[in-house]
Amino acid sequence: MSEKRLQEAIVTLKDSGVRITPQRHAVLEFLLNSMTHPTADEIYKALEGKFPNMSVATVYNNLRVFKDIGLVRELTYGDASSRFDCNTTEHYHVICESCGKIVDFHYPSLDEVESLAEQVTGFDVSNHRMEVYGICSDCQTKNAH
Amino acid sequence: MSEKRLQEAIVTLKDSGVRITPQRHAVLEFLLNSMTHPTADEIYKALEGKFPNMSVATVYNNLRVFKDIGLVRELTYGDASSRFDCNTTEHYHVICESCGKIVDFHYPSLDEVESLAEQVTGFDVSNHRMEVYGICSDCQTKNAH
DNA sequence: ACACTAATTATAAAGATTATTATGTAATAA
DNA sequence: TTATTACATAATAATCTTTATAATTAGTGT
Repeated sequence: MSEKRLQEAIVTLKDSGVRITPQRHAVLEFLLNSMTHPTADEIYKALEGKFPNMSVATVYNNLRVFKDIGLVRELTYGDASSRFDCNTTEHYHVICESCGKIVDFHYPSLDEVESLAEQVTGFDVSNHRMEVYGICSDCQTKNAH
Repeated sequence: MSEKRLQEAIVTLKDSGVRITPQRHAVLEFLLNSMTHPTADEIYKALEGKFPNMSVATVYNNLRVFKDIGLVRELTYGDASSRFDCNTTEHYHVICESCGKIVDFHYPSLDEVESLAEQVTGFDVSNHRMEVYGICSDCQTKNAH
């Protein structure tokens, strides 16, 4: 299933004049197959075996390329490193304050918030982001002890 | 008007057993008087004249103290440093993607989002955050040239 | 004023990300 | 096919924000 998305992503890249290198392909594939939202370092570590010579900078470079083209989104949170999300359909995130897990959840887009903000502030609004914070069920049971 | 808030904040600090040092007082006062949401470095630079010997660590230490007590909130955004907000009443932020300016705006709290997320994901939800992104009116006129 | 404890300073260290530079590789044109 | 050009990579250094450490200084209650 994600095979199809991979092919589509590669077409998108090629149309943008981006070369498909082995490393680039691997980073993209890993991102598309991962249901979690990995950090750059997690991607780096995961591909270390297949590409022992790969540099961290390469991961960052490729993530930037994907981001510029719109294939992935960068999620930035407080004290930790950025996470990368290849699910470009509209959705929000629920984040566990205990273990850092990120779970997708769907909710009708908050368009009215955007238009209100536009009226009140005079901004030309382009998008918004929202996250819900809490404790995931795993950590709830763990903490019960 | 912010004089009153400053006094209240100092009382809150004392009640928590926190000493009021000159540096601490200055950081707090600067935060309460600033309508922008300064970064730790901006606070540091602003107080450099008055406290030539002050260390950056002191700013961070004090911000952490204020945060732990609930006097300020830490706002963390993408590629830049954290910003600190002493307005603890419920409100959201509109952020300029061009100059980084942050403007407060009020909107009824999205409680239903929280409860839906709770049902769908099994999380024990505690709070949420939302920001709207766009171009502020200043930058709109600038870019018109 | 004294003693106790916390706060400050200065510095080092950590961690994430970006910049640099030289080398390598893929695409294109002659 | 070869030369040329532009883009990618790797390795490393540098930067930037934030935290940790250790020694010194300074508030606060008695």
